[in-house]
Amino acid sequence: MTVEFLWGGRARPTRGPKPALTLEGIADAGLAVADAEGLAAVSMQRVAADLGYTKMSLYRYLPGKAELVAVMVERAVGAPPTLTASGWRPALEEWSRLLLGRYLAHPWTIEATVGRRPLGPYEMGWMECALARIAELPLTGAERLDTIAVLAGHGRMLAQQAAAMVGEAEMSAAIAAVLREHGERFPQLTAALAGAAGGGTDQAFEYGLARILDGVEVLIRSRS
Amino acid sequence: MTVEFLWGGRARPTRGPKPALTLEGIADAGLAVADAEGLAAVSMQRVAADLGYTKMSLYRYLPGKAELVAVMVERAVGAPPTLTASGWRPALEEWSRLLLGRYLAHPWTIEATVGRRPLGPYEMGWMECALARIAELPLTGAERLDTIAVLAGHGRMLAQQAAAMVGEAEMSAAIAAVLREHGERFPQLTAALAGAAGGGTDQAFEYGLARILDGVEVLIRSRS
DNA sequence: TCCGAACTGTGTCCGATGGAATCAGTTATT
DNA sequence: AATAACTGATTCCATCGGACACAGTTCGGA
Repeated sequence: MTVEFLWGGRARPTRGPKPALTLEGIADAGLAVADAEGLAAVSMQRVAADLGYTKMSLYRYLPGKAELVAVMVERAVGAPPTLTASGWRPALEEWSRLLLGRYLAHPWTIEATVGRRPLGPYEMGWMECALARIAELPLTGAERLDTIAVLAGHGRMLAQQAAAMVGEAEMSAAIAAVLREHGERFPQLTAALAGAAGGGTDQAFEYGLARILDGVEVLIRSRS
Repeated sequence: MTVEFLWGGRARPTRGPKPALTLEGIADAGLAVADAEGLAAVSMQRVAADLGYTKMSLYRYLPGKAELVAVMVERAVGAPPTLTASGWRPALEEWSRLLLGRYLAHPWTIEATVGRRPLGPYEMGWMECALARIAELPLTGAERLDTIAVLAGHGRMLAQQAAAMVGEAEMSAAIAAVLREHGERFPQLTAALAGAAGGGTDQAFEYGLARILDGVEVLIRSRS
């Protein structure tokens, strides 16, 4: 399946004609399509056509479309970073912001990673590098995992939110249009939106990040 | 588009034959298919066949598949609850747990709600009922919105996680299988998983919920 | 009372999708 | 040189969402 494909080393066979394509080249072509026109525009035909080959040629390098998307995701999230901040909290903040940056650079990764799927080496590497910075905290293994899961989920949610509305203005516009007609049914929502003068995605992200890490800090202090 | 369809009242015409189907019946048929076999199994043909009609009949009630899914989502999340807990924190906890319950009851709603899409009346009702319980807190409108967004995102993430791995055991098994071969590359992950004796989805959810609300509490206390 | 307008569900057709099977041509090993 | 392995292309298929025209049904206005 996909998991062996992501993790297993693909041995280059020696006989036969030289392959004209590479797995990385195919994935990059698909990645370019997804970046430019969204994940829905990524089809075997489209990717092959962009490379100047026929659709079925790709199946010499990939078992199916699921594997193509999996490799695209791996290349989109990219190699895990080296965190420069010192201290667990600045490190987690840096990690979260970098992860959000990757999501924002390739918004389609979010819809490509819903549902059950195997994790690739890069994705595990991201987890690893975050866990390394909180290993010494007085938290259990499950708590450490859950902490970075909450942070990753927060980043995902904001990236999705940012991708869904081109700059919060559209969101306000769409919601405001509905509220203009049915506003009386949602007084609290109307009031909250009226007081929210378009802070933007960054502000929403930083707010949630600060709340989560404040909560972690409360837990840590209660144990020391 | 979809937004008028979700919000606009559909006037029942008086002339012509009596409609044999209803929008709600169609949506419920699709919902049953999605619950049983996943969102991918929901096609116009499939839903129509389950109802004993042909595919094109559905287009008399729905402009397209996007609207079908939107109505399915609305019926899946259901009417917003009446929160019984008193105090802003217990109320938000109750709200989050109820939302998680809806997600877990219909896991496909998560993949059905990625990307840009209009919110339905029920979804806005959920936001409204949570906002009503934190209206009196010393938070700005944007902060109130961001707070429930973080909570909703946390619930979404955990529901997705729970759906992707049938009970955390599969997750541990899948990851453990990979780690058995490449474990030396991920020492922190290995250690954290070894110490995580399968707490389960509930425990992970409660952990994140407590951290987020602790963080909100810190902010509130700093302002009073 | 009748006739036309509005509405119903159905059948046919289309382009695009992911993928299986097959085929002719190319290349390294024996 | 011969063989086995591999390449990319061609053809074919089921399924998808949806456009369109069609025959049958029902109500409102004359």
